Amino acid sequence: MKIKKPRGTRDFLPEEMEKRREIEKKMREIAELYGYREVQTPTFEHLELFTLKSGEAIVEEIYAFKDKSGRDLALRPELTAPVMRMFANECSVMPRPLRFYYFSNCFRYERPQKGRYREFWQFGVELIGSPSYLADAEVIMLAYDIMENLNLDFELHIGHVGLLRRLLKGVDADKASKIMRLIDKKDVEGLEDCLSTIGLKDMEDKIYALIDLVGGREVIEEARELVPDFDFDYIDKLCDCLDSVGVDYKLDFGIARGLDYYTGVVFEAYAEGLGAQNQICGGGSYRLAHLFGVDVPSTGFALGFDRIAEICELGLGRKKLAVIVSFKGLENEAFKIARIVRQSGMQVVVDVMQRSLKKQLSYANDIKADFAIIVGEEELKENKIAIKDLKSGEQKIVEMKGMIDFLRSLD
RNA sequence: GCCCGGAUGGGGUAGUGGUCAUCCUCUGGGACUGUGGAUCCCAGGAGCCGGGUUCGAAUCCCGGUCCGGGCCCCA
Repeated sequence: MKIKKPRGTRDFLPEEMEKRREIEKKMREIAELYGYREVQTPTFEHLELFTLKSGEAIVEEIYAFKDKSGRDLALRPELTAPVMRMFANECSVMPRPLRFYYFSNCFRYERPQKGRYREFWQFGVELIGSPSYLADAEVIMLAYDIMENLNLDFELHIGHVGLLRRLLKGVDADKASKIMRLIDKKDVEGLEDCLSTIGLKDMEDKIYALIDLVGGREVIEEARELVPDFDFDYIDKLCDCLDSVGVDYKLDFGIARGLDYYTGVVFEAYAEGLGAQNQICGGGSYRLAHLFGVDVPSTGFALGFDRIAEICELGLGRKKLAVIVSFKGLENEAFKIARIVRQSGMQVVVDVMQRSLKKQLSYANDIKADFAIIVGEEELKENKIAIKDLKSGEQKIVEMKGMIDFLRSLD
């Protein structure tokens, strides 16, 4: 019986891999242009790292296991907690702010569907150490730049969990957290039930009004009326900044991001063509490091790499590919010439099946080679080589010495 | 964990409770021994797994697995 891949995992064939690497390269380049530097954390961590951050319930949704010494471990379900753990462990005295980026696979034990896998990749950044709106602005700008550069058709929504928290300030933490989750899900029915059982009837209208506030900067005024004792200065300045650099966004005070550790600005980006899983980016400012003994304000985001790869249209710049076609007995010559051509940066494939000339050319055609370099006895005697342009079908015999220049002249 | 729909060579498919399972593509070889894309010929390779009904199951039934869509969840 054949062995299949585990549920929710994928194989990537060369074509797809090339595309993914291209996208990854763009993301890295842009993050590095902003001065972010790559970090990597272990594929598995102590389970406690994740339960500390998200509660015991998440054990159900992650790959958790015991190792041979009985340690409770888990495959990382995300990267913010590991990066903050790393920061607390070994970076807490480095000059601030710190700018980190990461690109790694993560694992979640969930029901797979379109855009959701059990092994998936996240590209993200964390800007650690600044409490200023400028930190939020930079991180949002960076996320925006990446998505723009990948020609994605997306909508960026920016909110602030402070407003909702202010409205809910009298409510005890458990219930507030539950309400935030319902808001995040846009579950109006559940919200109604929850609010009426808690006895927050009077607050309902305000909450509904607030989470419906989506639009341009004018919604700040409306929000001010709903939550008069909130300081909107921070949001104002952030908007000024983003406007001044041309970031296109919508304010959306209904973004709650379910999680307790987000403290201020939160943002998400959505794209079409992904079914139910349309979110391609999520982020915001948070406090998490205190769980590991260092209290420091941070802000960051993560991009859903697989979802982006699914909808991203990128023209790939491919290198030229040459195939060395050789006659029986000249295989060693073929390898020798291949090495020379490779030094010029061209991709070169050599026949390793000792097939007929015809088959070799046919194979060259199948793998979409640009040129065939034909190694024959007659030409070799005169220190020459035949080069065939597989697109036009033209063939020329050139001096071995001039081979590289000739190949370059062909395109 | 829940609901719906699927599963036939590597990929895409046809079909019927009853010989050796259809076709396309693909892969290898040949026609054609120093020149690709075309054509033709030969070869290779399959009914998800387990159970049940039946004289007989790829086909009908049940369970599981995996895939797709939706829910739950979404760090």
